[in-house]
Amino acid sequence: MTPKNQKAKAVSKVCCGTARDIPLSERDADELAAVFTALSDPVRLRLLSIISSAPEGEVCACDLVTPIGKSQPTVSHHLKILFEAGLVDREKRGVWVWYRAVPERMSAVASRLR
Amino acid sequence: MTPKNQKAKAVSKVCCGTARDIPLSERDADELAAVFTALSDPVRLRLLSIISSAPEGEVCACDLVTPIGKSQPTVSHHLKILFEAGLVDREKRGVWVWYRAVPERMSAVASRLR
DNA sequence: AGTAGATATTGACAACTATCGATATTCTAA
DNA sequence: TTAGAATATCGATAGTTGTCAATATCTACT
Repeated sequence: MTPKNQKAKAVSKVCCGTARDIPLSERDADELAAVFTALSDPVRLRLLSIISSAPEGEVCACDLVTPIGKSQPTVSHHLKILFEAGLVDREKRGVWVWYRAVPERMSAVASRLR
Repeated sequence: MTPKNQKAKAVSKVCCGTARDIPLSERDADELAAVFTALSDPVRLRLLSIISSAPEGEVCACDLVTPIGKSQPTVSHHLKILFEAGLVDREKRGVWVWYRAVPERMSAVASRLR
């Protein structure tokens, strides 16, 4: 356990202290990890960057396939993951689906990194 | 492409505008995604939470195995991933390895979420 | 109704990852 | 130098994930 008497970074012979409990609960860790998993793919990050920077605040899904350079099912799959993570919102209008960023969600996640 | 003339959110028959280029480059997306991948595991998040909240600013690896409840090789593996992502720093002192958080790295990542 | 276009779902496959037991490496102390 | 302890690496395995082709679903228009 915790090496004690680490004065001036000297090496002590005593090791390993009492186990404190973990600040982040298992449940919270699972939830947070889920969001980071949604952010852990370069294609999704690029999708997010397009959606977040849209001048009109929203982007049609049809405008995402070509620039991203992946198949339509793949883009649809990634958008679903971003949506389920709460990072984007969507609205169906006619045949098209419009995506918008959820900045509160992003800042909430960002704040968990201190 | 982009449906035009979306007055009052009406559905237009014109779709899909010109492809703008993507704000986030492929290279930047890859790098960012790598950090989020490091953050996408609950065990690593809990390790980070322990290390970040250490009163002395550092934690001995030997103090992480028992609370986390995983095998020593597994904890070592996760610590390596956190280290390689730049999220923690480490220093070997004698037989022990001491880990500390890298808050600048965390805020740098956090700021990429706006 | 019937057609055409946009998006979602399914199924399959390759690549990656978390995990552990066993083992190797590194360091201290006797 | 030998023993013992802390950490890292290796090898194997089960589970997850990104990708696409094929297909289904939904909507608008004729």
